[in-house]
Amino acid sequence: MATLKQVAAHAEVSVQTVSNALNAPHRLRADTLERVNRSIELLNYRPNRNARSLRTSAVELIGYCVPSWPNHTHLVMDQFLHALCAAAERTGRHILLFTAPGGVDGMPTYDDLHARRMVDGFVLSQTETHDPRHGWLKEQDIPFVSFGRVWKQTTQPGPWVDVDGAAGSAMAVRHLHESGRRRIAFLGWPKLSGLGEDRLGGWRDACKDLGLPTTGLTVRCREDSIEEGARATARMLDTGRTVDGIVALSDILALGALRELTRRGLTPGHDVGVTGFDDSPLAEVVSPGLTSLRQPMDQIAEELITILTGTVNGSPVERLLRPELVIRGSSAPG
Amino acid sequence: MATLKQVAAHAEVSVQTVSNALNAPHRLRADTLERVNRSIELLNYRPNRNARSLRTSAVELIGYCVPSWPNHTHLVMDQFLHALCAAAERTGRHILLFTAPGGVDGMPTYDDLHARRMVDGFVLSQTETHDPRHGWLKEQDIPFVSFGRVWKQTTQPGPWVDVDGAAGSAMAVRHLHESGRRRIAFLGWPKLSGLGEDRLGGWRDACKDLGLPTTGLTVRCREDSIEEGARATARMLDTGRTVDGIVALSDILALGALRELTRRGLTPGHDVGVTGFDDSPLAEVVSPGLTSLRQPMDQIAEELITILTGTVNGSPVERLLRPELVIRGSSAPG
DNA sequence: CTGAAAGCGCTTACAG
DNA sequence: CTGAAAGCGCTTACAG
Repeated sequence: MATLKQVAAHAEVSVQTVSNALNAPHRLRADTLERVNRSIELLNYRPNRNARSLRTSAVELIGYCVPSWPNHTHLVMDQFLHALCAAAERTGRHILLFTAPGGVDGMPTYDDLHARRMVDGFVLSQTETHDPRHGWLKEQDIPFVSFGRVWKQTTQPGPWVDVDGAAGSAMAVRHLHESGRRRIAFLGWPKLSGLGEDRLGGWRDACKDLGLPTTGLTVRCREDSIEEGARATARMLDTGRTVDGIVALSDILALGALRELTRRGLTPGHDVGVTGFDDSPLAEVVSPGLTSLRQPMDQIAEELITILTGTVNGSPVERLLRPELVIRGSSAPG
Repeated sequence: MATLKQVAAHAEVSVQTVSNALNAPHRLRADTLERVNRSIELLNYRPNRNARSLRTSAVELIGYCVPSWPNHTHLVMDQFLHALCAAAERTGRHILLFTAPGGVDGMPTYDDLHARRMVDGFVLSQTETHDPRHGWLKEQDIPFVSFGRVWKQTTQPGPWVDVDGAAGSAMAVRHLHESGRRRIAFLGWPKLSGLGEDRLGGWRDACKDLGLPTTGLTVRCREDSIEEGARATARMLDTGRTVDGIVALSDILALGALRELTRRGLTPGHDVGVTGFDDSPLAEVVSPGLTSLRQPMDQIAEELITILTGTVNGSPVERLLRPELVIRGSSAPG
C-alpha cells in the first residue's frame, strides 16, 4: 500500500506537492501535476482516509439510525436508504448505520458517535410527534437534518425536509373528482399522528374546495394493517352511504380497502376509485395496481445531504416537497 | 473536546497509562485505574476513533452495498440491516453503506473503499447465480463474507452463511401433510435461479419421502408479483387436478395464490393450505395471515459478523441455517 | 506497574 | 510554484 511519501519520492517532489495535486491541483504547474498523477497511477496510490480525517477532523460520514419498525412497517426504507447513500456519495461522503433506543434514551449513542469523531452529523428519520431528538442535538450543537417534521406547536429545532401530505391528499381527491367521483371517503389512523392529521386535513380542504361532502366520510383504523383497512372500509360501506372514492392514509390500508370492495362484488377502479400513500412496492404488484402518492426519494435525499453538509448560516432550512401521484388501475376512470 | 494528553495531565499519569486504562485495564493497579477513570468521566473524554484507526490500521467499519432491487423487491432488507447493525455493534463495529454497480463493474468501488481504509471488509448479499464478486475479492485478499450462495458447480470462494431453502420447503410440505393435505403444488420461478431450484428440490424430495405426488404439480411464474402468482395458481387449478396445498417460493407469489383461491370461492387455510417464504411484513398483515418460512435474521447476522471479524484460519467457513416455519391462518388445519 | 518517545499518513500555515 | 516541518490524537514496543 503506497503512501504519500512514496509517491512524492517517485515523482521527485515533496509530499506537500502530492497532497496539493490531490486536493488543490490548480496550485501546480501543468507538467508537475501530470508527473505527480502518473506516479499516483503507477503506484496505485489511494490516500488513507483515517489520516486525512485525523488531520482535518472531518470524517465525511453521516450517521443514520436504522429504525426498528415498531407499529407500521416501513416498506420504502430500502428506497430511502439507497437514495440517501447515492446523494451522500455525490459529495464524497458515506452513510454510517447504527442502532439506538428510541426517544431520549438513544441520545447518548448519537453523542458518542459524534464525540469519537465517527460521524460528522446525522440524518434523522422516523420522526415522531414531539420527537425529543431534535432539541437535544441542537442543544449539543451536533449537526443534523430531519426527514420529517415533529409536529410541535412551536418552531421545530434544526433544519428539516418533508413531503407535503396535505397537498398529497388534495391531489388524490382532485384526481378522483376528475374521473367523476363525487363521494370520496378518507381512511385514516387515530388522532395521535401529526402525519395522519396533515393528510386528513388535505382531504377535507380539497373536498370543500370542490364542493364535495365530507360529513360521515372519515373512518379511523386502529393500526396499519390490511385487515384493519378492510374492516374500516366495511364499516364505512355498512352505514349505507354511497362511496365512490377512497383516499387511504397508507398503501397497506388501501390494500384492505381493495380487498373489502372485491369481497362485496365491487370492482376497484370501476365502481370505487382508491388511492394509497407512499407508492410502496406493493402498489405496483397488487392487482389492478394501486394509485399512490410517491415520495420524491431522490430529491428528498439530495436536499437532506445538501442541507447537512452545506454551511447552514442563519435560520434553519425547511423544505416541503410535493409528492407525485402515480396513477394505476385502482383509480381508473369509472 | 478532551484528548488523551489532557486526561493524563488531569490524572497525573502518562498518556500510555490512560490508553491502557481504556484498552488493557488489567495492566493498571486498581487505585491508578480508578483515578484515571475518574478523570475520564470528569473530562467526558471519548477517544478519537480516527487517531486510533490510523495507528492500528483497523477502522472497525464493515462495508455493505445497498441493493437497488432490480427484479423482485426485498421486503425483509430492513430486518436484515437492523440485525446486521446490531450484531456489528456487539463487537464495537458499525456498518458503512455504499452503492455500486452490479457484478464486476462494482469491484473498483469495493477496492477503493478498502484501499482508502474506510472499511475493514465487506458483507455481501443479494448474491446472484455465478456472482463474480466473491472470486474478485478473494483474489485481492479483501476480507468478506457472503450472505447467500453463488450456486456454482465448483467450490464457492470465501466464507458464506445461507438459509437452507430445501429444508424450508420440506418443512412446509411436512406441515401441510400433517394437517391432512395430500396434493401439494409448488409455485416457483424460472429455472435460472439457484435459490429457486434449491427450494423446489426440497419440495420434491419431501413429497417423495411422504409418498405424495409431484407430477404436474409445479408451476413457474415469470416474475415475482402478486399478479403472476395468481395467474400461475389459476393455470394450476385449470388443469382440473385437485390441489389442497400450495408451497410458494415467495410471500408475494403466495399472496397471488391466496387471491386466486378467494376469487374462486375457495377458503385459504380451509380448502387449500398455502405457505410462503421469508416471512415478510406482508405475511402478518394479510388475511387470514400467511404461513411463511422465516429466515433467522439475528442468527444470520451474528454468524456473518463472527466469521468476518474472527480469524478465519484454514478452510473457508460455510454455515447453512434452518429457516423457521411461522404458522398462520393460510395453513390452518382443514 | 509506569513513563518517554517514536510513528501511523495525512494537511497546512509558513518560508523561500 | 514548491519544500521543510509541525502536528492531528492515538498505540505500542522498549526501558526503567
